[in-house]
Amino acid sequence: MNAMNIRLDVRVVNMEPGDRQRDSYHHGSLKESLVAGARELLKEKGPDNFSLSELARRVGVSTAAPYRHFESREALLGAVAAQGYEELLRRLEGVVEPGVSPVEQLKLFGIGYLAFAADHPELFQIMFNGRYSEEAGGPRGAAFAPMIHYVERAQAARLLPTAVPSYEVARFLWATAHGLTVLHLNGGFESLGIDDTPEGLNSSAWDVVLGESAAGAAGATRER
Amino acid sequence: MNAMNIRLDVRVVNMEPGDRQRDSYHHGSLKESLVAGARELLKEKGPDNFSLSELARRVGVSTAAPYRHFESREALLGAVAAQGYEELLRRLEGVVEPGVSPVEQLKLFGIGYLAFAADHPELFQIMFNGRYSEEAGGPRGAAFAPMIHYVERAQAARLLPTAVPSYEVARFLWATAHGLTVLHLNGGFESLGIDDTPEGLNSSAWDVVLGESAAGAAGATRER
DNA sequence: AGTCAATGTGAACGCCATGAACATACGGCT
DNA sequence: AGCCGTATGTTCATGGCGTTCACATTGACT
Repeated sequence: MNAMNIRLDVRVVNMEPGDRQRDSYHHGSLKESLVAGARELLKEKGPDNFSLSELARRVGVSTAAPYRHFESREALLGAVAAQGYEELLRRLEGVVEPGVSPVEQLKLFGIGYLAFAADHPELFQIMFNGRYSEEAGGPRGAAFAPMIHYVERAQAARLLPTAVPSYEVARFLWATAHGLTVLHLNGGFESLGIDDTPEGLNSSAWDVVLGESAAGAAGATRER
Repeated sequence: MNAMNIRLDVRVVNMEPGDRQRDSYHHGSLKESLVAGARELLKEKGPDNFSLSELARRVGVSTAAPYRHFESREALLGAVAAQGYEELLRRLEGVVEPGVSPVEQLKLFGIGYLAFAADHPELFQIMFNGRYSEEAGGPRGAAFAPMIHYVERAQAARLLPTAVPSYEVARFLWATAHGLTVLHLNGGFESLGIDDTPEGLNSSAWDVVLGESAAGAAGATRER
């Protein structure tokens, strides 16, 4: 009878960059504002040069205030990472197209993965710098399970090699998506004079394993 | 007549961790000691928690001394990254085996890539955090060129799909190696209950694209 | 011997992360 | 309605950091 009117008041989420004001002594939704502000600040300054003090200043509270909601600066960034994992997961869920072949679906996962990172580089860098494996575990597994599912469907349809266990193929595909994404974000392809747009990267990269070679292997073993 | 007896005195390179002493007012080889010490410190503390002051303390000079050799802390880390690129390049060169098939050679590159990162994680993280693209450009291209070469040889021998340009296949292979490596270093596979050793990762991951499917395609088209 | 440039020192500045003591106000209880 | 505990925010302080500047030392070349 007492834990009944808990309310998640998120009215500060959609604020313009200017309105850092506050009417009362208390902020009202500091925790959410901090995470949201951290994402903005990360986008502006990058993962280094991110300062908790500056964040507090922007949100309009004292530098000590964040410590009422997060144990440390790292914990704050961990919360940002957790939010990133959820959004990535939603993104990958949103890219599922029921009618499509399992191989095509796997391609869509890869493209969605890179697209997410391109849309939210600040999140991606925080998520995968190796410091927030706790926050990662759950959503990572949640994103991995469906990949295994589609790999198995593709293997059953002889569209992918069957000599390698499904989870290893899935791991491999995930690593490829991740590698393409990381190198793209870091500008690893620019210096090579190669098409570095997400479209260019995706257009043929996946054909190497999912299209061309798989089709080739399928051509040899498709019927029976 | 005046730039003739320049000497690179590197006697401090092979010092034991204890002997941070110095006989004279001048250090003698501060620049090299700083880079070497930075690598040690990075290995101990990680890329964050790396402190230029602490490095100076360890090397036995004042906190201002490094600024005689590097413009900033970032420049120092850039030098570390540059050293890492050279070592990675040497490692990949060392993994070339003349008699082997081009596909096998490409596998060796991938395995060497991951092995290098596993041996020098502190270097790898510094190299690929996206901040030192300048230092990266040269060696990156230097490592990329031979990959293209072997891809072309493999394509000529019908061991890899030919519908995709060689540089795109090479880029894809590199991304795969990089993705496997990054996820391995960040513990991305641990939470999935998957074999996360370098051997386990390499054993079958490469077979997906280079072994299984390529062999399958080759089986269909190898002779003529 | 003398001088210049390279290299190292010490002190100082401002920023940062974090902790402690104190202030405010919201929400449940009477 | 009024009280009060606790969540939330503030102020002040501490220690570390990166960086700069004026000064000290020294090796190299004339």
